[in-house]
Amino acid sequence: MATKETKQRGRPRSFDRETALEQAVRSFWEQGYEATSISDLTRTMGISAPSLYAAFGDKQALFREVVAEYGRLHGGFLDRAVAEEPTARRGVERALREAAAEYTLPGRPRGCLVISAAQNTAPASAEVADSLRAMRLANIGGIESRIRADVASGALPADTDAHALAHYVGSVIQGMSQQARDGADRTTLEAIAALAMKVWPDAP
Amino acid sequence: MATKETKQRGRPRSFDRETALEQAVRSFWEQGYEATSISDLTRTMGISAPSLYAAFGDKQALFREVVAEYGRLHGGFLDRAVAEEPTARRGVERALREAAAEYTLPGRPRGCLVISAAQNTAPASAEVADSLRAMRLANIGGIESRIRADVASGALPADTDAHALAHYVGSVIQGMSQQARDGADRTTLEAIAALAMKVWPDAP
DNA sequence: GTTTTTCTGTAGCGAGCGATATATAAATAT
DNA sequence: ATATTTATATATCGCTCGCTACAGAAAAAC
Repeated sequence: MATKETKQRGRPRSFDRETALEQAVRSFWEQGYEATSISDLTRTMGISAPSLYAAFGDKQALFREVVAEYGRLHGGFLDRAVAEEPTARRGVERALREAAAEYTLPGRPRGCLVISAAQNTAPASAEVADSLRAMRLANIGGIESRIRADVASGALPADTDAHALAHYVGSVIQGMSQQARDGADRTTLEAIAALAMKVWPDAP
Repeated sequence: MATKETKQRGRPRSFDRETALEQAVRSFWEQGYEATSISDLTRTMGISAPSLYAAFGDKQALFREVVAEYGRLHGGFLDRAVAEEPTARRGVERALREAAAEYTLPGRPRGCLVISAAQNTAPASAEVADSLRAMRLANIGGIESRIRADVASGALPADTDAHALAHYVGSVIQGMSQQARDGADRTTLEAIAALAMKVWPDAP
């Protein structure tokens, strides 16, 4: 393929797309999908509505980019922890510990965008709600697979209920996100995470 | 005081107020505060907008009645369990078990209205969001008090972290509500509840 | 230069929002 | 019967929603 590197014709964009996208992440993260209006977005992104639509498409397309950007910058710790640690236990332990920190970092919205941004949506936003729900289910499925792998390898007892344990972890993480949104501080979330790990089965 | 029992003058109401309120509970429970429009309500309640406003005041006043009715009919199990059982442990154990059942009962919305109905609200609904948040915090505070009472009476070890344990329980309950909304069945929630109780400290 | 392409600013679209003015209907009070 | 009171039905109100038409501005292509 030819590496085309010709200058882009026409009037250049007067704002930084990445910066604007980050502001959109913040708005959606704070207020959720439906409660964030185009008017909110144009204000926080510092651009006009036509510029927003030209650069990002409609609200739903912008939100799709926002979710991807959120995953890249903030939400990837769960996948990373589960993938990088040598056991399910250490992966989940690390993920919970990191969640306590991530969900309460000062200077940015609290909790998890994937968990909270598309709850209570009107039927018109069902597509968005379904996509985030699918991500949550995929996350729990990933934990469950990791647990099953450890059961198979003998790192976890043979009678471990992988389905229940994975959903328990998902439940705690989602609960921690809401606690963070309700004002719980990092210390409290870390205590929750530490308590939650007491459930983990001992290695056989 | 005189027991006035005179007949009410004027044209009588043509709908049953309680039945209409129950339909409003269902709508708000399903879709949340903001995503439920007056148009949704008039349709599900089977009355016209002026009748709704005459009988219940504005949307926010109706929602206040809805929350009270929800607590009376569906959401009271946590308080009851903690108040009626002889120990914090048994109270929480029962509350978690009942939550698994309540949150997945067929034929009605899933999860907990207090937990889910006012997330992701626009600034205009801050008052509603704050009131439900206050109820959540009060619920956790109630659990914490019950735990402290057991620590004082010797039913729990003296070094029990009541704050952390109460927030852990709150986290699990809120996580279970979201899991229910995401489709988890009663069996899964009961397994989560059973796992969660493994954290509970042994009696000294 | 002129043309072409792309972005920006203003202004406003149709639709739905929460809420209500007005007129009529249906009950009791006198 | 007539007056009074309350509820309902119709038809909106002003506002914000997501979104876009249109004209002017700013760049590269020629």
